Amino acid sequence: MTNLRSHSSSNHYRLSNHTNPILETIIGVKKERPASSKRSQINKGAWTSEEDTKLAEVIAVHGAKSWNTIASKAGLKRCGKSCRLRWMNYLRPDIKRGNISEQEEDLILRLHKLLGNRWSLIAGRLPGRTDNEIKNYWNSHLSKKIKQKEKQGCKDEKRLVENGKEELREENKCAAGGEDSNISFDVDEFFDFSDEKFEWINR
DNA sequence: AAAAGCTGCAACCGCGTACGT
DNA sequence: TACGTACGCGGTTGCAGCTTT
Repeated sequence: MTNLRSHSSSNHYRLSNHTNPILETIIGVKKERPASSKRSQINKGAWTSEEDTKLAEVIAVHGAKSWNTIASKAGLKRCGKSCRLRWMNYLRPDIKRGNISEQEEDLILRLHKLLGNRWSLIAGRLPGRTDNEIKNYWNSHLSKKIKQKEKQGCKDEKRLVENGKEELREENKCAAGGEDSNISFDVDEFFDFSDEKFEWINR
């Protein structure tokens, strides 16, 4: 795919401490970066703190809807789509960033087993978490964990077969299985689907 | 100390769906 | 009903920072 994003390294800023960027702007922690190329009508690439502030201000007044209108009202050379993404994944005040707890991780694993890559649905069950964050966390942490588990499971299985412990092997099959394995379980053991977010499942 | 390789994650794109006219 | 636009989602990319050699 042709990448249209800005490639300038100086154009990129990073936040490793996972704090609210608006707050960082206020307290002056956030690193600044030069504005994107003047050649382009629409800015792409990393957001500046200035852009963040403008966007937050406009959303505070007009609400988080009509993203193209918000983009133009804020005077940002960004498309509505980009503004929406920035708000949803980064600027929202109720957002929780980093430090995914064991309980959350466990919930993500269970939900993923149940729903697959339906990141927005999974995020819907984790207050303050975004689909993007969960997707990233899955791809960088959990998928590896699962692979390791699978590997370990295969080793265990081999050992058991070698030992001729067929009964144990059958029991462990499920535990060693991958995400695509046909695990049978009672959905109700996992979640309460009375929640309106899961209306479609109930249907 | 420097280079190479790896990791995490912000932000992009394309596509499907919802909504308005 | 048909069409255009906006929105939301999942997949993917690529850079900064970290780790290893």
